[in-house]
Amino acid sequence: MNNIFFEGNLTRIKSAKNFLPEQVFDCGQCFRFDKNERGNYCGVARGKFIEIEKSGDDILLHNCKENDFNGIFRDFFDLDFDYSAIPSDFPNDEILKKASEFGSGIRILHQDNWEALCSFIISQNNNIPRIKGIIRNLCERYGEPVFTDDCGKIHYSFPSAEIIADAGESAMAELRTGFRAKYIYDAASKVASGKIDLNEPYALSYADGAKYLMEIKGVGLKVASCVLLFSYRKYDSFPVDVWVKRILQKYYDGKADAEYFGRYAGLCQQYLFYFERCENNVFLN
DNA sequence: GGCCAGGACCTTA
DNA sequence: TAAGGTCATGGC
Repeated sequence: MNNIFFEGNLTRIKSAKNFLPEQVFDCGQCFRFDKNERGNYCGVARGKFIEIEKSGDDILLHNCKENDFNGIFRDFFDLDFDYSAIPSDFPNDEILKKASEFGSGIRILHQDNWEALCSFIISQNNNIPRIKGIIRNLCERYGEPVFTDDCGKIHYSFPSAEIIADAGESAMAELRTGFRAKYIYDAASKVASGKIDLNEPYALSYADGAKYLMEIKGVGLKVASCVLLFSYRKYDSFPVDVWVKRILQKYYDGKADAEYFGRYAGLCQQYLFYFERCENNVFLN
């Protein structure tokens, strides 16, 4: 990648391809980035605050020095992966072609393992605005302040598994997580104690990685698949939620599955998910 | 007031 | 193995 320029506290991605902030952050893969008063998305990833601006064909990463970019955000934004070449590997069908063109600015983030695990446990039988609210409260209550923006708003880190395990199940219930409180606590305990090693799934296949994560209470195939796709970058991971079920019924007569979509099934899934939600006027945030 | 949300678990047959 | 009920919460 030779289109990166460092200008002090700013990193410029010149003529960025396949990178639309609103698609990246509003396609349902992460819950911690919101638009600020300038219309730029901002949030904390891996303990570091960043603001993303689209400026013409360029993407500007504010508060991102060269070492931040090389240490975190190059990987976080999956910038070494050429998304334009992927659809040629997709099965050749009309809806997928349409959806992948519509969502061509989507990139799959490489989010922190624990944050993704915890977030998608919270996501179950829940809607996106409320998921974001719960996670915001969780971070404000148990995370560390990492950045104060020019509006005086404080941005917090995502609390570690140890901190959540120490806080206890009842503390999670106080955040209005409902029946998920015991699941969050079980995940935090297992990760904090080392019973679950979140580095493990990197070396495993999608199926084995899912099996491993499903040892945690409250983690089923859908949650595990989201974690493997959005934080382990397993592109063949294929999360099936209520939307994807509807999509498979509506456009594929219920006959398509992960195998049909192939080694980039997760990307297919994400393009279809985003497309169908926009078609139905579901506004995120 | 009932339905739904990026589900998982438990019981029943 | 499959189907159906249950679990908290809040927006609509």
